[in-house]
Amino acid sequence: MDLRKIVDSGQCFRPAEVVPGIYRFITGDNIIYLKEDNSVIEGIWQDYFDMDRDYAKIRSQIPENDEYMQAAAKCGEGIRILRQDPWEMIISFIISQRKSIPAIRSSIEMLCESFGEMMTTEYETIYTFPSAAMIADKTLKGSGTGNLPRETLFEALMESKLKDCKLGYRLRYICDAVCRVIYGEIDLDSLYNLDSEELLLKLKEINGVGDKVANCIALFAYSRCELAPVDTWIKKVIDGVYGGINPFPQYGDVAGIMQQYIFYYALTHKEEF
DNA sequence: CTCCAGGGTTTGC
DNA sequence: GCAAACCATGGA
Repeated sequence: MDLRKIVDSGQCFRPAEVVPGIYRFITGDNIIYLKEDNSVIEGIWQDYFDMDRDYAKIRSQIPENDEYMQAAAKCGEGIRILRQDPWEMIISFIISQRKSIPAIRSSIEMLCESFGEMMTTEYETIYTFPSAAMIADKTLKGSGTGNLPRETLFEALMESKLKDCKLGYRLRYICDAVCRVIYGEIDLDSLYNLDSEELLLKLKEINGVGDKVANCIALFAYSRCELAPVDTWIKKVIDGVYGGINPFPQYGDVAGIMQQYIFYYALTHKEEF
């Protein structure tokens, strides 16, 4: 496992190197600080870091004729597909559209500081990623959603501190997502039971969630590793390297892992484009 | 100042 | 159906 590569691999936005050589990961109200030479990963983090999957074996099964994939996988050795929180992935990847990665991180941290729960550790003060209920409660200043009409909550959210999170035109998408969860129009826990096709359709009901964002949520939260989100970087590779033919479907149930290797490879070899 | 960012929705043909 | 216009705003 290579923590530096995972932090830089574009699948997560909050994990970071807090002091040289020490990396912080956070999910829900769980925080862990790891050194590069970590050895013990226990409890919920076993699942989070996808420890039960044999990535070396997966890399060894890449066909020899796919030289670009071979190179990308070698470069990305140590990357894992994190099993992250569905709500956090929905909000994070809605924010991600047409934003640079530093700008995405900045917006997400502002959202956490405004609506999350403060936690102090030996390294830092950090805020949890707020649930939909926490965002609604703080917006309504504790008066509760009760039998509040959806439209009223939506308008209140549009005027809340969310306005200060640099969300731009995505603000109304975030407000829609909060409303969907609060009013039970989507149940994120029950989505684990859907097959991938149904999962993508359900996710795309959310305003501002299209094909790419839905695929990212399905891959990074619901661990649908057969899905390979196609973004601008992947598109550049498909067109520039693979002659316009998407190479990922042939990788079957590990296509999403290959996508992550390619994404990291493209990001760290920008000069080749 | 200009350009572009891990896209999605709306509009026009 | 498909391509093009439009979207807000931080970084570079």
